Amino acid sequence: MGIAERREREKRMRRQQILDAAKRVFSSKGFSGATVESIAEEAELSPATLYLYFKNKDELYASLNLQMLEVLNQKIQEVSGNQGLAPGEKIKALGEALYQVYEFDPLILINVLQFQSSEALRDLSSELLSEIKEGSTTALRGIAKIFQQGIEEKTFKPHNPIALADIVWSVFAGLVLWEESKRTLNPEKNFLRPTLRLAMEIIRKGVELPPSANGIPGT
Amino acid sequence: MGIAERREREKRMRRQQILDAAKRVFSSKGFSGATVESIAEEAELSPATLYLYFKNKDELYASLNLQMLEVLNQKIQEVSGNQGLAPGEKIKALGEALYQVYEFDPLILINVLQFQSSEALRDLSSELLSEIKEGSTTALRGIAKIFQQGIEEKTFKPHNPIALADIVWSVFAGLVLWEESKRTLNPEKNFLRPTLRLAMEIIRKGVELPPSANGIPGT
Amino acid sequence: MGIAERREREKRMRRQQILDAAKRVFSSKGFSGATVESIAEEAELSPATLYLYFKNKDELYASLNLQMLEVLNQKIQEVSGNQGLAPGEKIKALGEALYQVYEFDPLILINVLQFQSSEALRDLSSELLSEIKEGSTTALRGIAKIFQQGIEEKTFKPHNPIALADIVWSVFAGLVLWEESKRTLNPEKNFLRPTLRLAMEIIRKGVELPPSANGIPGT
Amino acid sequence: MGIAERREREKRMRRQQILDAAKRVFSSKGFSGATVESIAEEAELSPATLYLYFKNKDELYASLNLQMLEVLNQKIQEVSGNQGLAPGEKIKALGEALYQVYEFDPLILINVLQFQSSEALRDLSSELLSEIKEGSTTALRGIAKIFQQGIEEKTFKPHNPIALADIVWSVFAGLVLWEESKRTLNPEKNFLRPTLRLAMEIIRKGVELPPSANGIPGT
DNA sequence: AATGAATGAGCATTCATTCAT
DNA sequence: AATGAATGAATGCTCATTCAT
Repeated sequence: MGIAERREREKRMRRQQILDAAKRVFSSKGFSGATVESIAEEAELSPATLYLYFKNKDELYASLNLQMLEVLNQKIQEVSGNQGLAPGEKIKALGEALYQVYEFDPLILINVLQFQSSEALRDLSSELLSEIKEGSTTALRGIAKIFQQGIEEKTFKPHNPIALADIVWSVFAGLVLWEESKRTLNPEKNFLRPTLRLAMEIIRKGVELPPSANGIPGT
Repeated sequence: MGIAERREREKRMRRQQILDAAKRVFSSKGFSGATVESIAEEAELSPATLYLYFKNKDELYASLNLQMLEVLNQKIQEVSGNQGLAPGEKIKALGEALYQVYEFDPLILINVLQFQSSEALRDLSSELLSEIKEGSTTALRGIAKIFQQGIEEKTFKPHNPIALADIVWSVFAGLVLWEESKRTLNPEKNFLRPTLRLAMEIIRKGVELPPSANGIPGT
Repeated sequence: MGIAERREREKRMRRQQILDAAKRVFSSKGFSGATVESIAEEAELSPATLYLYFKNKDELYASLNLQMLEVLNQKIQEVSGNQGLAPGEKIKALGEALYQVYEFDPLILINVLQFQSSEALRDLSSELLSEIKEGSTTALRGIAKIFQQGIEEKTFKPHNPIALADIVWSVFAGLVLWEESKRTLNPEKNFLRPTLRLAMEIIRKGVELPPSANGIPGT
Repeated sequence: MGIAERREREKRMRRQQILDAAKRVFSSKGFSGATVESIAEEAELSPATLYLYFKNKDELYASLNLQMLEVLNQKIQEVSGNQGLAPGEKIKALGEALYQVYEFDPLILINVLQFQSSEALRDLSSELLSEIKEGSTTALRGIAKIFQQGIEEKTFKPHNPIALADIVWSVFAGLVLWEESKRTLNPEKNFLRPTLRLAMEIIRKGVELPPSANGIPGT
């Protein structure tokens, strides 16, 4: 009975071993630059073995994506669920959290963001697609919850929280990709952190209601 | 001399003819889906001829990119230079202008944004690269100028205008790509327009100084 | 001793179980379309297990072939040994018998005939090869015996009986494959049965001696 | 104006050059044994070039098939249209003609016959498929015409001429493949020629009406 | 200027087969 | 006896790019 368990564990480890190798290779060569063979080599396995664990190259990439989404969601949940912070402070903390995700593995995040907006998405098996969809939705909901809370507490203007989450997510993704692009066009120092911080600050200010002493709400 | 001129004009026309074909093909098939042959076919030319006008597929794509940047810059300039608008109104108008660029040719804009954040950028000839850089810089500067003006007029908080421009650009690119991605994951109605509008409104609110009754500035 | 026997019996059953599965899979997918894995799946066994019973895919296929040959030989023997029929009638009955073999499992017969005339034959182990050879020889001899009998009875012309058997066999195989091919090129109704019947009739007429002038009638 | 012609001619030569190489390679290695690369090598071209002239491996093989069908049809026409022969003699001559086709290039004929009865047929482009179909039909019709003539002349029994042609073709194909198979199982001297001759003789006898002195027809 | 023709260099994927357990 | 896991070895096909004409 321990045998089955061990088998199971080993299988999971193999899978992770492949994902790790894929992460390294995709990071350095991009999706199309990375050949299945090169990933297999990095994983010290044969290409055929990869196909025992992943249906094809796209799905391997998508699985990586999924893992990143999980990390992201965890971070978002941490912020969102932090009882000690006011909504306004959570917005700020969210910015820091997102930055940490970036800093943890910039290249793979970039790849993931590129993947999310690429043609490859179309050919995924519906199973994986719905998992990714679910992960994305969870992330969005987590962010939206922060705004929701602020709105309920009457410290934020009553905008659609999902739309606000879309904006936060977009500005994050946009800045990451833009930084990457800028770096290619014109290598310079990391501008992401301060800009992201500024963006979150502006968003916070933009949604906060002025502390109206007399109860008359702003626009 | 007239001959040389005609030659020159014809050459430019040929070039444009190819770019137009490329735009159509890239739009419908994406970068990797579009083969040089298919573009040539669309342009009613032979593949070899394309190489007389563009060094390779990447540079053809990049040139398309440049054209789009020009359209963009023009739009931005229009808004930025519109004397009749206050900075706060310009922010709003900028959002509309960006949306118009999207609406004019969504697919090619998406492609361009994807290209901007892709690996392909790396292998461009330095000449094109610097042209694109210049176009991007111009766009950024145009946006930044709006903020600059607001800051000088003391209606905007004194943030770094370039950083603000980065944020505007990022939120725009992010939303466009995110909309595209959302549509793949979960086809639904166009959410870009209202969300972009909201984003610009929030940014405006976020950077505007509160109308201080007594001249004492806020934070 | 009983144990060894049981073992033996079980082993034979397993083998047959695999052969049955293989028959189904080869029938529906053809030789190259059928993967070892798909056969194993059909047999509810692992691919590795198949290799305990058959040296490789070719030999598995060849064994199927052998079984078909056995069925065929039995049918031929029945006709050939039927004391109540005159040689001329046996030719006719042979045609019916061959058709029955076809009708019993057309697809597998087609596969077998294709296999018999394929490159795969070359790589068989000599043991199986000689078994197949023996089966074929037996079939041929069975058919030849009918002609032999007619010749001895002076109702058939004195042709080489083996050559006649080759002809019968070839026309059968040829018609079956040709029907299959015709069906692909131009789907139409089953023409095999009447044509095979006609072929056998013609062959019979072709080898029969004319009823000799001395009043002893032919069939 | 001569240029276009020369181009055309060169193109046809290239095509033939590839077909010739393919013939050699398919002959010696069979369809699946022959790789596109090996054919290209034999033709002293790159694999990619083959694809300029043939859509894929199947169609290259099919084109070979077509050429063989043409040769065959020509031979059949010669016999069929030979005014100096009586139908009975034509049957005999047809046997010799078919044998000549075999002798001209046994291996490729075998391949073609195998191809005709293989799974590959299914995936052909409809254009080629219909060409092959047409070639086959022509061959069949040519053979049938001989029988038709005999029937009209009242020297042959009134069987369906197409069915008779099917039989002739099948016995030919069957014998060729059977000889090949026999040779694999048991290398021996060429038995095809005498057996084919015998088969044709038997068929002739089988369809000929007995020279009824009194006009009373046989069965 | 234009192109027909050719190709080098890749690459994802399949599958029969093996072997430690 | 049975198999889960692994893989070596292939291979058909694509496509950006070149170059003689």
